[in-house]
Amino acid sequence: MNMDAIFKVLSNPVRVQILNWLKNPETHFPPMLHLPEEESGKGYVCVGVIHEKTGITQSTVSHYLNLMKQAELLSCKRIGQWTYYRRNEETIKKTAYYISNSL
Amino acid sequence: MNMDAIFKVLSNPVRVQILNWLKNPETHFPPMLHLPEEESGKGYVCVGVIHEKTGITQSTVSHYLNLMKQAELLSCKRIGQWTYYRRNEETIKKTAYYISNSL
DNA sequence: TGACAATATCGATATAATGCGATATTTAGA
DNA sequence: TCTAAATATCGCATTATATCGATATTGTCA
Repeated sequence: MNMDAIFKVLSNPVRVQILNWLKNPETHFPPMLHLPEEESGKGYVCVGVIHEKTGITQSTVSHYLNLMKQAELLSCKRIGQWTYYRRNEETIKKTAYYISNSL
Repeated sequence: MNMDAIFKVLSNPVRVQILNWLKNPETHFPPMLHLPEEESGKGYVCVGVIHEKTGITQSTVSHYLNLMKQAELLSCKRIGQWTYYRRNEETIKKTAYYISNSL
């Protein structure tokens, strides 16, 4: 766990917002029509719809998602021409735990 | 609670370290000889000893402590020519709570 | 294979954070 | 009131982050 990287991610409000939206993808994003059956319901959302919702450029969103992935706050899966990201609850839980106990 | 400011503070390892040291001041710092009786045991540590322990310059330490105070992760009290800082457990608790519940 | 859609990467520039040395401020005490 | 100690602030150079537009890459399908 790279706490530094995690806190850097969290020090930007748009990134925190994305993390929040991904908590309830169904309520914040349209259905992922191209996602195969066996991956649905796992919280995966493709880059494009995140991009549209944020209002910032595609390149910046892509960069953000990559930062969040490197901090292991998100994981991703490429399927066809889409890259789907979802929350990594494990890391989020551990971060809260770290603050509660080790800070 | 300005979460942005809090996470910015936490994204620097020296500042996190300071926060940690202040968790157990007795084990990490010498006794505060000039601190009046009624303030002892409250976790107050003066800037000078924090400065010595970090190994970075006095001006940088002072700046860091101020950032941490503005984020309400620390509070401080000036007594005589010394400024004593201590943890603000309330904010730290709320930060953990925020991550657990709102992130 | 050629065109297109989705995403990632590159290069550039503006803004912010890091961390220093020098100086100012505040307070205590002779 | 002069001096010294503790801390805060200022100005600066360096490095990191934010964010964009342009381009490259990857994958789909006619």
